[in-house]
Amino acid sequence: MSENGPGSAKKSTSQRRSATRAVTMADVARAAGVSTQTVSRALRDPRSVGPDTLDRIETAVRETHYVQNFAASHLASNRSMTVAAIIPTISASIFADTIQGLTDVLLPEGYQVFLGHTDYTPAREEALVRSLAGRRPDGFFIIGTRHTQEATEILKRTGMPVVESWSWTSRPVDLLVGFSNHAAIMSVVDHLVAGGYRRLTFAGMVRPGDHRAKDRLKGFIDAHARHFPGQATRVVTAASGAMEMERGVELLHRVRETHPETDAIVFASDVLAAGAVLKCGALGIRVPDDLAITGFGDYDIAAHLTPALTTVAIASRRIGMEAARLLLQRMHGQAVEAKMVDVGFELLVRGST
Amino acid sequence: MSENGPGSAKKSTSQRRSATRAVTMADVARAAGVSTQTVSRALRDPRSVGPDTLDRIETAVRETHYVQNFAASHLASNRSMTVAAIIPTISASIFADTIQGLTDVLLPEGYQVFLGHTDYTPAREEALVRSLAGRRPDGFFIIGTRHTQEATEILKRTGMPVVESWSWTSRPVDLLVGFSNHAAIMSVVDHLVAGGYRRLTFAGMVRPGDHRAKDRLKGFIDAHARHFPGQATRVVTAASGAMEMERGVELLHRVRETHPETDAIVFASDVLAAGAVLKCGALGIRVPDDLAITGFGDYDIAAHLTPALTTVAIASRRIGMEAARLLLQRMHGQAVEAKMVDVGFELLVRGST
DNA sequence: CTGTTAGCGCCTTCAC
DNA sequence: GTGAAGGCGCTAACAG
Repeated sequence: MSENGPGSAKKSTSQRRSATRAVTMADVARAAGVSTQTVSRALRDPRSVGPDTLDRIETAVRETHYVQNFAASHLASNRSMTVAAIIPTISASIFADTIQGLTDVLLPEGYQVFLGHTDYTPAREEALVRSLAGRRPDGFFIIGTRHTQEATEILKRTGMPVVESWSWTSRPVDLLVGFSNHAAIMSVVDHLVAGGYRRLTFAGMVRPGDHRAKDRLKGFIDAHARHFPGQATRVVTAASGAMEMERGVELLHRVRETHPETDAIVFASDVLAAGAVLKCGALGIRVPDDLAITGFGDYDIAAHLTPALTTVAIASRRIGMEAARLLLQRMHGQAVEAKMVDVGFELLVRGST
Repeated sequence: MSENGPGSAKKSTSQRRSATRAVTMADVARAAGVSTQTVSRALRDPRSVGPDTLDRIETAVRETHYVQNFAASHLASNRSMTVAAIIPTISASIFADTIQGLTDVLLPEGYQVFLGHTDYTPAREEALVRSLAGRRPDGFFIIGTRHTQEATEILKRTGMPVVESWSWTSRPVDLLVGFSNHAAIMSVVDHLVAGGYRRLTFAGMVRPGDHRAKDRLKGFIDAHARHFPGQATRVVTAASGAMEMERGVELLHRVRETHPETDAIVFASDVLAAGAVLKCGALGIRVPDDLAITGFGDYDIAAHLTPALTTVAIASRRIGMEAARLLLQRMHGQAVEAKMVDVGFELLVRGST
């Protein structure tokens, strides 16, 4: 963006334009001896122009090193060929798989992805939605189904397809690809109770803006109340800090201090559970004999621990792919197969219970 | 501007425009009783207009639910306020931290990030570069320093700031934030040799397009040759498959079959090393007595294994943040502090060696 | 199959 | 501090 002109720096038409004025479609058209319209057509659909014309245009593009300006294209056609994606966090997160799935499907179709993260902060999510809406994406992908009123308002008003995900609700903004975190944890509790465990404790990170975590906690509380009516619920949570194995170790210690009678810990994430299982190994606590442990997410590590971790598998990558498919259908003006897709979950019973 | 009445259902000028014609700056200007110019100024720098004017404009923005169109802004100003980021893969990768660092710095500055992944395929990288260049980002971030000639050509020609990363080279396209993978592995080998290990084997995934992995392998070979001149180098690699712990388990088995005399395995990634350490635990192989193991990356799990994993820590997140800072300096027209930033690495000696 | 015309919504320049 | 004019690069409509 340097304002000094490398080379001779033409004064150009009138506007500031940076140093070496960029090659435009008009340059290509001139070089090929056709109109810009024909170049435009050739670029979007090569078969829509004559073979020899196409040939001259392709040569001209190569010689001029022309790179199409999508901003102008966007403005003129009212289609940006972009999708905005908003996730809580990128680092070491299972959402990375979802984004991978999303881009795996969208990039080959010519769409590009704007990515932003909220750090589980509703205000930041709203700011992101507002900001990304200014890019006029053709579609919106977002983790979660709870947003600020203003964010929801913006999402609805734009009229573009919106996919919410990783949760379940009967009233999505538009489209939904998710599953019930509540039901998933209930299935874990059912499994533990069926296995003879009676003194269960929930342990997890429950950040204020993380409604998935809240749903899991609520799933535990509800299942516990059903199996052990009247009995107090054991819950240990952390509200801050990074989602790391160290948190799992800390939670393990807190459970053993606060609820020493615990015979099974239901962790809200495999990361935490893995930290706990590894720590148990180091401390000589026998899993599952002394203490059963369950996780959530079926991360890579779950199957490799000793004992292997009982957990709930979520089709993280598939969520992204399904979301992309729904968006594509809408963006192509087709009717969507279903407005709501439940990818479900799968309880994987392994050695830790 | 549009000459049609904004209130009544417009037959619109002529262009297709979707159903509910979007609110434009002209609508806001009309509502506030000022020119679009003033609205434009107020939006970019609130202090550049009178206090009462600002007030009327802000009210008008709120009432009309105006959302600025950045595509138009981009076209008129020749600044897109976007940065393009290209990484090999998003899933379960350490690059996620880098992207997090990048966006952590860029989003608050008003920049938005386009993300694409290449799956370690040069051709896909080139296609992505070409495609993203069409968005006219104000900056480019890319993992790696080796690209196809055409990709390099495009990156250079655009004239925008480009940060390459996660490797080291004396001749970057533009800017560089990285470290020497070669030197990092050499330090691992030096450490092992100093610890008395004599029969080292390298094990890793070395995909055709992954030059970081190749640098690590070369680092091993060079260090090995220095310490054990004339002696054959032991190397076991996998060229395909996902980077998962299971690969580490497989590599462990192959090392034990192919080079049973091995007393230390140098893994190219903590993911692989973790799989191997966990498997050793299950098989009763004592680490480090029977077999020493090292990793790369200092992933969360490294410190939690038993024994804890000796590895090389890379400031993954910091790479993203430094890159963002350099890009910002360039995009703001300032001189960069340094064109090349070596974030280094740190050998973390733990129980596995 | 190809060209002409008229903007898309905003910002830069230059007046006042 | 504010406004008027014109154009950024491309594409939707319509011819022909």
